This record gives sequence, structure tokens and C-alpha cells, in this order.
Amino acid sequence: MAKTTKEQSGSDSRAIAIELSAALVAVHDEAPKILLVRDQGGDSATHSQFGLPCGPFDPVAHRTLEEGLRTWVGEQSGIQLGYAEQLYTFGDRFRDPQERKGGPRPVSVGYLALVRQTDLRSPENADWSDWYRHFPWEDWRSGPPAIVSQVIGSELKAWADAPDNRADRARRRERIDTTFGLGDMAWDNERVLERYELLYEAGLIAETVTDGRERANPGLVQAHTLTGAVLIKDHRRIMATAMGRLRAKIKYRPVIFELMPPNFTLYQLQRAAEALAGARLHKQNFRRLVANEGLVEATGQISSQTGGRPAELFRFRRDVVRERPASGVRLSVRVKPKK
Amino acid sequence: MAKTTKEQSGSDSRAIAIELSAALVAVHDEAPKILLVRDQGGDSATHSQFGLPCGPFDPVAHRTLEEGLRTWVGEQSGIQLGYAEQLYTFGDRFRDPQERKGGPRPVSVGYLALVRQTDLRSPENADWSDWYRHFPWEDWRSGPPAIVSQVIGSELKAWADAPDNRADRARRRERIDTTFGLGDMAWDNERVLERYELLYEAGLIAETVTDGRERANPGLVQAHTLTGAVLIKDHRRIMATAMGRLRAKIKYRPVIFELMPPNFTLYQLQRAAEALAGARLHKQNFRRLVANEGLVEATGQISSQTGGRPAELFRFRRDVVRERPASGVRLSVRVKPKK
DNA sequence: CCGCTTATGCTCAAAATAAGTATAACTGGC
DNA sequence: GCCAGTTATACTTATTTTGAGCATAAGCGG
Repeated sequence: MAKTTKEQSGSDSRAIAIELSAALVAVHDEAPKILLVRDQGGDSATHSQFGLPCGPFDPVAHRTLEEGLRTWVGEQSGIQLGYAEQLYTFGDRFRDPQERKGGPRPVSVGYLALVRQTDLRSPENADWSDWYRHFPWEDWRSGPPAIVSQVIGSELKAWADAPDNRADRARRRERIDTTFGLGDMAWDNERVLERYELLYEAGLIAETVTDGRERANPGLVQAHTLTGAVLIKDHRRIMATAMGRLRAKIKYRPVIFELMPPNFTLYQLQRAAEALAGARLHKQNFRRLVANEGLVEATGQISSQTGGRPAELFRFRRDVVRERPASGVRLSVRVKPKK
Repeated sequence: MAKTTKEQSGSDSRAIAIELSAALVAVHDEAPKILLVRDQGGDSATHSQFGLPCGPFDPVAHRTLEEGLRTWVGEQSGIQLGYAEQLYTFGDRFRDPQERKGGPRPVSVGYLALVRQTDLRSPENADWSDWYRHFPWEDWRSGPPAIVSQVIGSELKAWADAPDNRADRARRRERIDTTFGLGDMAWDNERVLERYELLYEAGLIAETVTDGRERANPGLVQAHTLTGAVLIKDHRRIMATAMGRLRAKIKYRPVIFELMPPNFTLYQLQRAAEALAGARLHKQNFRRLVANEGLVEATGQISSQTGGRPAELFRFRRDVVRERPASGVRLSVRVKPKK
């Protein structure tokens, strides 16, 4: 063959490799889950063995990018994807440490996919991991997470005070306030990626180190273990993108039903919404909203698994997609815990 | 070199070429504009010579995808991009007719970029073209466009009636109603891509033919000239994606100011919003909205170019990005023309 | 000064939202 | 069987946001 070993191993600096990667999201036991697969050999740089299901795009076998993605996910997890949407294409230099060793430039097309509770098996070499294990600062369901006030807050302040230039310090402080909802700013649950990137720049998560960036604050070695479980390569960034997109999307499209079983109580639905949003919702208003939008219809069946008064089971009204294309679960996020 | 001619010319069926393409949008004279560049040689399949500025991604020269895009746009149009965001990555087989002749699989990362009126020069080999020349059915500023009622409506009906299967016919009718806002459905100005794709499938636009798909209705040869000006390859699809995204985004992020000069009257701002949205807005409510959101501040200057009472000039308040990160020009689209 | 145009301030009703109160219907413990 | 605890569901109330329009202000050309 004309192909040289050099090219096959991808050490041609002009080489590009397109990878397809998927953030598979499900909700189980009131917790949002993401599917991780064990990487063969692991990524010595991040000390992580887990990453998102992914594989190279094959222009011969794959008619579309999405088809390729479905194939890889099926192969690696045994799951036949339902809902999937393209998220973002990641192409920054050195996304993958392998590139420094002469590997090809890795360009990754990331997808968000939603998996129904009922399709939730744990396949070989794959596991459903709690979202918030990787982003502990994103879960505000029982008030401001401890990690924000205890670790992130003070360490970010140190980072903000580091520059010699007064204006730079002000800019950093401002950015911290907006992304983390400090001062008189409100916490915006959609800014997942911005928060991740801020922590990255501030050197508060493990990826900063493994990517060979200068650490802002050298005293933080174990802080990494506090700031969430790491994935290989930049997969945690992809995950942050997926999370932000999903939190935004459930507000204006009825995608949350892609995660629910066929029949559910309104409270189960609310729990799922809360799990994704990372915040509590007002129960009565939530059900009024869902009802008024015509998103669900009663089945007549009753569930007595609730622990209190039995609840009626509902199902998603597929018609709404037709009737009111732009409906979703607009949630008024309440950040303060119930007293 | 180990590279074979075969590989260099890209006729290896496993080859992939990443292209970066940009939809540069501006507003001028109350019309939305998009920058088109002349393609060397033209695209014989579509009989179009124009397309979006684009170029191959170079993993050596380009540190990020966006950087590569900025380089190409600068080279082809002389414009230094300001605001730019990634849109979507297009990778379907045969996006580019060249692929049938053994060319590499073209994967294109599309961007939406906003250009300020003041930066609006017409560069060599490039031209600002009216959006609605390519999507005549999208402009509802003076009521339902003639093309929808006269051509598209009836032709789509024919397409819907074509299948033998009753259920298929119903599905098609339903889809037409939702995407084009017929029946009791409302016109949703964001569904630009869905409308484009429906017309594509129905064989009502030139791309259907050039892509080698079966034509649903062979009597439509000149209808193509009615259904908007074509671009090379799938660039009109990228443009539809950009348009839809922009229409959605101005409602919740203050991106519209990326298109405005530093100082403007509120009516100029409204005109720009209307040009993008393709619909008229209620004037008093628009200014109340903009004022209440704190998006603008008065400059004290007065413009007497208005043709009536002089208007005060305003400027964008950059602070809002900090204070209210999620604000935009929420526009209640009024589709019916003023009587 | 008149008729035309656009700017701007203000009102008013309808709808949507946020935050409750009140009551209903189940469970388990005794 | 009754009570405390738990969840479900109906309804109320105040506030805010929207959609639509009236009225007046301030320029222009004649």
C-alpha cells in the first residue's frame, strides 16, 4: 500500500482526525446521569480511565455524522440512540495530549443524546455516572453547594487578585461574579461551560495541569479532587457544553420527555426537571405550567408508589410538538432552599 | 515524499477535508445582508458562482477552528471579524457534487458572524447580497409574501397529495402546516431551516435537482427561479441555519448591537430587528422593552434625519452583558400587516 | 399655519408568574 | 381506628409582563 506507517500512525503534522463523541444523558433516581466508557489503557495525563463514547468518523461507512455517531454508541454501549442533536465541534490545538507526541489534529464533533430511563442498562465497560460527580458546583437543589462557598469562592478570589494590573483584577472579579452569581448577580444555571472554563483558567481543576498550563495557585494540588471527577482529554468540557445546552433547551422544547418513561406522575417529571436544572421548583406552579401548555394528558391510571396520596399517571401528548412547536418546561429557578 | 498523488488529489475515498465557512451578516438600508464571494470557476451543477467565504482548515497554521475561519474571511473579504459563533458542522455525504467524482468527503464547520454597518465595504470578488433574495418566503414585513400563497402553497399541496399511503399524506400535510404556519398554526420565524428542508424534499428549489434527487413534481422547472437565488454546494442550507439561529438569538442575547453603529435611534434599532425577524414590531412596546431591559442609554445627541420629529441617539450599554446576562430583544412578532 | 411624518409618554386590559393557603388521600405506627 | 407524616391537587392573590392603542410633541414642506 502507498500509505506509509508514518501516515497511518498519524504523525504527519498536517493530518486531521475527525472524532464523533456523545454525551448520553439520562435521569435515574432523581439524579442526572451520563454514560462513560472505559478507555483502553487510560489517559496517563489526566489519571482518568473514563471518557465519553466516541470513535473516528469514517467517510466510507458513515453517510452522515450522526449516523456515524449512532454506530459508535451502539458498538460501545449497546444502546440504540433515540433523540440526538449536534452540540459543538471542538478543534483547539492540543485537545488531546497525544497531539503533542505527533498525533494528528483531533477535531471532535460532539453530540447530546437523551436516553430514556427504561433503556438504562449498564453495558460492559460502560457506566452511568452522576453528572454532579463531575460538576459538584452545579447542584443547587439543596441550596448553594458547599464547594462554592468553601473552596471555589476563596480560590477564585485569589486568582482575581493575582494580576499586577488593577484593571485586570477588576475584570476578573466581574467575570467571577457573573459566572458564579456572586455579589448581586443571580446564578444562571445555563452557564455551565463558562464556569468550567473559568475554573480551568484559574487552575482549579485537574485539566489545567495536565494540559501543561501554568498553575495560578501552586497550593492547590488536592483541590483538584474537590473540583469534580476528571475525564480523559477534553471530555469534561464536552460534558459541560452538553449540560448547558440541555438546561437551556428544556425551557423551550419538550425534550425532557425523551428522558421519561411512557407514564409518569407530575412529581416524577418535576424531579427530573430539577435534576437537570440543578435547582428546586415550585410544585403547584410547575404542574399548572405543564397542564396549561398541554404537554401531558392524564392516563386515568393511579400510582401509589408516591409515599403519600397516590398520584395520577400522565403521558406526554405528542400532539403538542405539532400544535405548539415552541413549548417546554419553563422553569422559574428558585435557588434558595425551602426554609 | 511518501504521499501518493492519489492521496494528494484527494481521490482516496477515505479522505476527509475540513472546510470552514462563514455566514457574515449585516444590516443595511433596513435589509439584512449576507456576504457572498465569487467561486473560482463556479459550480456547474447549481449554475451559481457565489458562495459563502470559506477555506480549508489547516491544522498547522490554525490554532483553533475559529482562528482559521477569521484568517480565511480576512483573506477573501478583507474584513476583520468581530462577533462570530459556531453554528453547525455539516458532514452529509454528497454535500459537494465534487465528492461524486472521487473528491474527499467534505465536512464543513459553519459559523455565524455579525458585521457592523460601519465596516460594510464591498471587497473585491465579494458582494453583500440581500438575505431575502435567497429566501423570499421568509420576509413577512409587509404581510404574507406572495410566493407563499401563490407558488409554495399550491406546490406543497401537490407534494403532500402524492403518496399512495393515506397516513403519509396526512403526515406531509401536517408538516407543511407546522413549518409554514398554515391552517391554525402560527408562522414561526425561527424555523428557517425546516422550511428550507421541506422545500428541498418537495423538489421546489434548485438544489433538489442538482443533488440528483428525484423530483416530486416535474412541472416545476422555472419554479426554481421563484424560490430564491441559489448558492454553490449546500451554502444555502448553511445560510438557512445561520438565519434561524440569529432570529432565535436576538430574542435572548443583545447580539443585535453587533450590527449597529455606535449611535443609533430607537427606530433604527427596531428596523434592524425587523429586518432580521422578517416581521413588523409594535413601536411603543419595542422601545419600552429596550428601555426596561436597560439595553441602551441616551447620548444626549439628536438626529434630525428621521423625516419627522428628530429622535434621540442612543448607544448600547455594554454593562448589561454583565448585569443581565440573558437579555435580548424579545420581539412579539406581528405577522398581520397594519391596516 | 396646515397636513404629513416620526418620536415619545402614557393608559388599560389581558395574560403570565410567583408565592402562597387549603384540603384530599394515601402510609405506617400504635 | 386514629394520628402523624407524606404527597397530591385545587384554588387564591398580588405582581409583573405583554399586547394594543391613544394622545401629544416636534420636526418637515408647502
